[in-house]
Amino acid sequence: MPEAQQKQINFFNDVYAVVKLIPRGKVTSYGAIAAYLGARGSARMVGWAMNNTPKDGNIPAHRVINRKGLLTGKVHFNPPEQMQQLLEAEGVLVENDQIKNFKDVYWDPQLQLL
DNA sequence: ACGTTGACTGGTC
DNA sequence: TGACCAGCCAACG
Repeated sequence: MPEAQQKQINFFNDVYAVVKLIPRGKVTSYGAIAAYLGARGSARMVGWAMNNTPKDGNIPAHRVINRKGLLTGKVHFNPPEQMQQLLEAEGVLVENDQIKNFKDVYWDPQLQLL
C-alpha cells in the first residue's frame, strides 16, 4: 500500500475514533476534532474524512457538525432527514437544520484527555 | 501543473 | 447570528 494512502487512512481512523468517543446526546465540531488531532491541515480535512466515512463502520457522523451548530452535512446522509432524526432520538433539539441547545450538547474532544 | 471546490473556522463589520 | 474574506489542504478535471 502506498505510503501517502496509508497516512491518509491513519488520519481517517483518528477522526473516526474521536467521533466514536462522542457521548450519546452530545455533538462536536469539525474544528474541535481537527484541533484534537493536532490541526493536521485544517477542519476541512475532517469534513473530507467524513465524506469517506465507511458505511459499515459504526460512525455516528450525525454528531459532527459545524461551529454554528448547523447540520451542514445532512445532505450526505441517506436519507438526509436521518441526521436530524438520529440527533433528536438522542435528545438533541434540532430546528431548521440547526442545534437549538447547542451549548448544552456541545462536547469538546479535549475533555476526553481528562 | 493550475484553478476550483469543499460535511470548515476565525476575525471583522 | 448573518454576511464577507482569508487561510487552510487534498481531491479532481
